[in-house]
Amino acid sequence: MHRYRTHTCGELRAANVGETVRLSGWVHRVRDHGGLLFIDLRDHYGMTQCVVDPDSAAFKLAETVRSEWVVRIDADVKARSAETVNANLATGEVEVYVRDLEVLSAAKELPLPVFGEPDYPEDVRLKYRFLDLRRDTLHRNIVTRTKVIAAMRRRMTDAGFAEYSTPILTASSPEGARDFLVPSRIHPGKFFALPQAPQQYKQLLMVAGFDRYFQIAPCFRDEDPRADRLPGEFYQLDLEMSFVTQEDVWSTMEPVIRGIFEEFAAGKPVTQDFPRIPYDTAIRKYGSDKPDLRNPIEIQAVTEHFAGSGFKVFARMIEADPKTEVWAIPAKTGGSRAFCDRMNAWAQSAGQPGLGYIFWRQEEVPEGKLVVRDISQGPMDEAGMVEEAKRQGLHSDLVVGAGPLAKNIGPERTEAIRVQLGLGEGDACFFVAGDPAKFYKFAGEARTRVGTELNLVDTERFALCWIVDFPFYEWNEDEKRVDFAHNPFSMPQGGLEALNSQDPLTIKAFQYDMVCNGYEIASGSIRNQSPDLMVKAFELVGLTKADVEERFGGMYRAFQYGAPPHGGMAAGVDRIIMLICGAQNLREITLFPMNQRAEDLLMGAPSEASTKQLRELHIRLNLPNA
RNA sequence: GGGGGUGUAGCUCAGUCGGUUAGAGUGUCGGCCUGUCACGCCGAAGGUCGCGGGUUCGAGCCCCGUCACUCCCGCCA
Repeated sequence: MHRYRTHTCGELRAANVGETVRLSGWVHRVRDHGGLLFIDLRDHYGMTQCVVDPDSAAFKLAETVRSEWVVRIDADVKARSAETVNANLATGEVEVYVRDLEVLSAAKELPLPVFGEPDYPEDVRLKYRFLDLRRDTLHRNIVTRTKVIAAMRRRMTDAGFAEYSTPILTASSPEGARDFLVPSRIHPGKFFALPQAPQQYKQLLMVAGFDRYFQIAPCFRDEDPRADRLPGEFYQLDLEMSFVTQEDVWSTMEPVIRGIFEEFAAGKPVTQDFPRIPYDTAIRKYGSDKPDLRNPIEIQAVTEHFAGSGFKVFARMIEADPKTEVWAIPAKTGGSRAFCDRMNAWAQSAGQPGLGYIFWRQEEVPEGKLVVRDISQGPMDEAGMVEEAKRQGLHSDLVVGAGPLAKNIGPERTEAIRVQLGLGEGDACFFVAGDPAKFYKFAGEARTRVGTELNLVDTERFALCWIVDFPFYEWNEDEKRVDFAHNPFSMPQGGLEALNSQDPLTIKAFQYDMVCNGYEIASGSIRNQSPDLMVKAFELVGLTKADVEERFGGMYRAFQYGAPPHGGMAAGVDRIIMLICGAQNLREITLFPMNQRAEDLLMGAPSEASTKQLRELHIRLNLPNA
């Protein structure tokens, strides 16, 4: 018999009844009935109920075991009686009668219970990550993560891609994030940088003629974390292809990503044909370049209904600035004053002056004017009052707009808005006005909030799309100059001609994102592999040919020796897994994450370096004053 | 760098208007219990109310500072 086990804790079935087995695992929970003792024994594979009765030689020892002790048992497999079968357990048809028990490792009182799934403080969970990882949800998430990554490799390989490893110790790259630096011992005063992404390497692979590269690539960025952004390091499904247009990238990757979602979505519907939404359209319809398409709300411009209207705040803005637009966020079923006021209060808490609204309802019975003659029938209900009011010509079946805004612009304009948006009784609509470039983000947040609060969002599906035609440049307000909107690697639409003749801010890039349920899950582009085009593109942001040579180094050189047109993208592995697992937080799908302050509380990283280490690296500390 | 939230028993939390000895569940320890699967019953131990200062006759509660955790903004293609 094997030293530790003949079966796993998730393995035994009715067919094993009669066998003598050896199991090892963690004590999940003990139920001590005095004369009879139950131990739920758990390992990676599952759980088995162990029974110890007082006749067993192991009984005395069994009474002492506690949660999370590691034990080995020898036991006889017996069928459970019909009443005691546990349908919630894969092994629930059987139980094992313990004849021998060995404590392999006892456990101190736990700082973090493994049993149950309540919320525990992040710092305790991270410090005792090995306990946290035993807990069912996290354990399963990690297993799912591993399977998703395996599926990515399989699907990419099937699509003709090959995985190439690229260096971890590399040079600082011209991408926007702060680099992690590693000092060089051999070259005093010089530093390696950890790659923010293998961007330049994968492009060099294309120049080197490899075609169809992919990698589950670790990426390092020294930026502050968010719930959907891990501090320090994260993984991308990184890929690059030669001799392709952006259509080729989309048609290659759409089935891969869709397939992964379908494989792990547990029956939730997944978008079949990803809509391709131009960036400008996404901003206007959803107020975001990563719209949650599960939310049915589409924003519409209603500027003309407010131009010259009695709502002076908007009317004056429209008159004063031709860029002014009024956007309407329709809110089906949101037609109550309570909801509209709640949205208004939210807008104010978000730093906005307020959120104008109209809501539509049945015309009200005018107070005081209605004369109810026949009171012999007792008090009249509301419907009865409406009937009576209609009879007296005081009421119609009209749906009318309510709220201060509706009063200001009058019934005709209110009705025109209602018709344009297709709203009816019980619906509402919110309005934001100004320069869309400045308020679109807020409009998008309002859209999300309305959709969420009114339960208009179908949370039980994965809604994917491409956002395409991103702007190549954007206006940098701080430095009063044109800047690259995404990265300098992408190809401007229209090529050299566009760079020479067009207003830079109107140039689009062959640059695209993939979006799922409101999260950007991938980003890519067709690259600019022409040295002349690169120099010109950099000139427009105020950089010289020398800057290009310095910042791109090897890649700029490579492009002068026969570079194939190429493009690709990188998908956020962590975010995709988070969506698949339904986790609210990247730490729920990551084995050993760092905390919000980029510390590893389990391993104690970062830590101080010894004087000897620093001396070897020719580094002297210059610490901030305490 | 800025803003919000949280911090009370090993863990999850309650604690009223500032007023007696700070409570509950769970875990731990002890006792009882032969069919539980969140077993049940009885009992006990367990507290720097994050830390420091202040106001007050009196502070878990109010004020100031500070630390930790977290969420957001900046930042991040």
